[in-house]
Amino acid sequence: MEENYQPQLLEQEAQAVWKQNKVFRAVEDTSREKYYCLSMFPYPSGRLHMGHVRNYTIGDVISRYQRMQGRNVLQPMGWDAFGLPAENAAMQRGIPPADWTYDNIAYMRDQLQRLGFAYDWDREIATCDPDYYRWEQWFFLRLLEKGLVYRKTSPVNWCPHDQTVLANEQVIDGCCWRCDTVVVRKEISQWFLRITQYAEELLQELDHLPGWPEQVRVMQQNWIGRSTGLELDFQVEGHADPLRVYTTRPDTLMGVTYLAVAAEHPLAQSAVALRPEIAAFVDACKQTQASEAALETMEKRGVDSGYLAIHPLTGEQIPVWIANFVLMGYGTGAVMSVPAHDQRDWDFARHYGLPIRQVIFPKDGTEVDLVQQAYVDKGILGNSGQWDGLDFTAAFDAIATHIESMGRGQRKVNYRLRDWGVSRQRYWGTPIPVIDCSACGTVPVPDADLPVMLPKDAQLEGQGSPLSRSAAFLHVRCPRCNAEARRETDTFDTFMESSWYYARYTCRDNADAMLDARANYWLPVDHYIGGIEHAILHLLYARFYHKLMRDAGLVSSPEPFANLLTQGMVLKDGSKMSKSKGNTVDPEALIERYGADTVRLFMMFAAPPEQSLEWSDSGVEGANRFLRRLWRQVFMHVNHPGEQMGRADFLQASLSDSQRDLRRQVHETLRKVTDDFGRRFTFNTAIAANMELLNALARFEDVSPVGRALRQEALELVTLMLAPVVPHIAHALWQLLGHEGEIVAQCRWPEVDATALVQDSLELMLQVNGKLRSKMSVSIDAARETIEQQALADANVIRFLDGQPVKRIIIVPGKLVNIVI
RNA sequence: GCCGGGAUGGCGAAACUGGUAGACGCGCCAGACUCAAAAUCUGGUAGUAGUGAUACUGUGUCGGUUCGAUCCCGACUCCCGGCACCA
Repeated sequence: MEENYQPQLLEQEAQAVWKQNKVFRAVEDTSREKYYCLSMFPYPSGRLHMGHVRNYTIGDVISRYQRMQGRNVLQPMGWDAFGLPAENAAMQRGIPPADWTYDNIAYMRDQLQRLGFAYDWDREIATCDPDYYRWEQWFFLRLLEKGLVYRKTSPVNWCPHDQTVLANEQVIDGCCWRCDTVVVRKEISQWFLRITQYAEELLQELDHLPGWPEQVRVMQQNWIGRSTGLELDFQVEGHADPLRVYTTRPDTLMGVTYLAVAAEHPLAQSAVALRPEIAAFVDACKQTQASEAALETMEKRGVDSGYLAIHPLTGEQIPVWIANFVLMGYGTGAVMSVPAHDQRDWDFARHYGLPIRQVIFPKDGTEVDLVQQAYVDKGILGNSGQWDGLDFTAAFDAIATHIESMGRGQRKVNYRLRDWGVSRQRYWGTPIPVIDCSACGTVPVPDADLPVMLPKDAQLEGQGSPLSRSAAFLHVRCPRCNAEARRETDTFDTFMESSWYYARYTCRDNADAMLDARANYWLPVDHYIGGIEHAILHLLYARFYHKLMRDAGLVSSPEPFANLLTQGMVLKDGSKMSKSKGNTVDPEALIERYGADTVRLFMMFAAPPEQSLEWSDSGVEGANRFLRRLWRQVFMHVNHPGEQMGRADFLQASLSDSQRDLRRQVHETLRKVTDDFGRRFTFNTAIAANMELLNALARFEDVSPVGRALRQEALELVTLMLAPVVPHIAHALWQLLGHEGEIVAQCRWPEVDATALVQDSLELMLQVNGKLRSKMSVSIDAARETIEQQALADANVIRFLDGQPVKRIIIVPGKLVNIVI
């Protein structure tokens, strides 16, 4: 072994040993406790960035720690390989998307391997592999059979110049990113998954995920957006159908002064037929909804439809307006407006001179000024006839019951969550496995014909979906009637692939089924690690998919991820590292310069995993310095001239004070690090504790046989404790410390020796009136009286008591004495 | 606007259950080694006053609870993340 730390050499050696011995291959074994640790798989964009390195180091540390704890660990890796960048690269550089993607995968796989991550590479997945997406197609057809998918027309961003659909990120300031033409809204037929059917379960189950960050659960809750209200009908004069509205405030029903419907509402359409002059307004509303962002700044505007509705309780005539703030996609697309008690209704009423009628009054009897703004708090009813005096809950109940008994409506729970549109008018994705036949309609591709392969010859540029330009793909015989038919030419949203990949890792070699019994051995994922940016969409879709798979009998667990760790961003100069800001640091250059262990160590030391991490070049230097120091200490220890290697049997000998202190610190460090890795996931403090220990060890100059035995034990424990974070140097140090032929990655995590922790005296803080004034040492079993006497005898304490009478003495065992005067 | 999280030395951070504020690292200062530099090693490093022991101040701001508050409570300021016409 070399005297100086040479990471390049020893990292290669360690990786070769792991590979040769298949150390990280996961094999199902029901006799052992499993641990499935998963990091979110990357999009193969070309090279790893620092965010990847951080994410995967966290996952690797947890995996390696759990392996040392004796668990049967699965840690797989794969590629979220479909997506738009591959198509863009293809168009810009003339490389087929598949070639570009697989080249990137090869490069990034090599980068991951050089970082020494303990993956079972035998389970690697690329979602663009037909062996993967065939099961996605197969499962989609099962959902189709169950009625959990359906087709409906839905708007897309359309560039009239390029005659193509644009993804949201291809729309820049409302214009096409390539030709700068103003993007318009176009309705086309698309596939949807009925996630709303699972809204309630997805919401309820959040309460059973204690291992998820509160923040993520709240975000999902808000996204699902459950509300309880009342749906009720208003008769409309001169119109056959009643107008159904949804409200969460039935208690304000007597304060309704107008109704408002969306521009797309059937009643608005009828109004246009009767009154052509409002057509312009209605069309304008429909147009402006193309971009969601425009809604923010849009003023509340509307037009009187001319219809009059009848209030179901008072029989009063109420105007019906068409308003741009009413959404067709939520509730019934129509609302009852109570300007006195809803700020949005108030704004609208003020603008158009509509009446404002107060029906809710503050509980404390204070006056409300409705000239300034609406009164939106819940209160006591007034001006409401038989309901006067009721509070919100009683009024809600009484009025809802009344409307229900009249047969004019019923209580209704609504969700903000919408069904999941999965059609994309793109090439580089999973083909949707259906065929359109002019005679039979939509026909599923028979299972035997799966996978529907993505053709290699598609022209990416041109009109409509790229797949519609591949004649060989498009034209097909109808599986039912054998007539000429056309394939569906859209592909799936790439969130589809990432919604079930965690399950496929458990059995990716199964060519006959999507999942098998192995899925239930490994699932749920014990720890899932990834960016907070996936808090809503990916994590919600994956939870939904898991429930779909459960209901199809493919998995038995209700949820896919038992624990979730959302890692913070990697920042430089206070802002997120990104190509556009030009503040990125290339991990590869650092690995070449310092080795993988230094990069891993810095990442884990600089901040706790959930916090953002401020990049620091000198911090990386510091991490490297620590590893060099560690290396040298072990080297000096094992090459100490003229002394035999210390061995554990010396530990039984009675120890001097300094020897006992050192050994106590060693085992206290082990206790702390075990807790930091296993429970707290605060790797930074675990590393800091090892640094402290190494500092103490450097000061420990005892070269007696016992001293050397203690140093041997300490260095072995430091090596084991750091092995999850810096596995390569740990591998080499373990050999150096006399464990030739052993692989430290396969060693068991050490046990704390409780006898080493025993102390016979400890230091107590002495406070007077809560201020620290002195310290004293007392024996561990000192009686309260002894402690009090000793404290009162302390010179500095006497000075601050200043002869005044002692009121109270508070003793916190093992910590401090506070004398109150 | 609503929801969630945060604010601690020159910097990244620590203090886990209300009990020594600033562990550990970076940076900086001084010293050792060296012809010199780098590397390495040793010591110092919240602020103010003092040669010093030490004292006072100090965890975004103001107030409260407590023997004792970075931690709990109330009000506020700023920063970050998410959602946003959801009836």
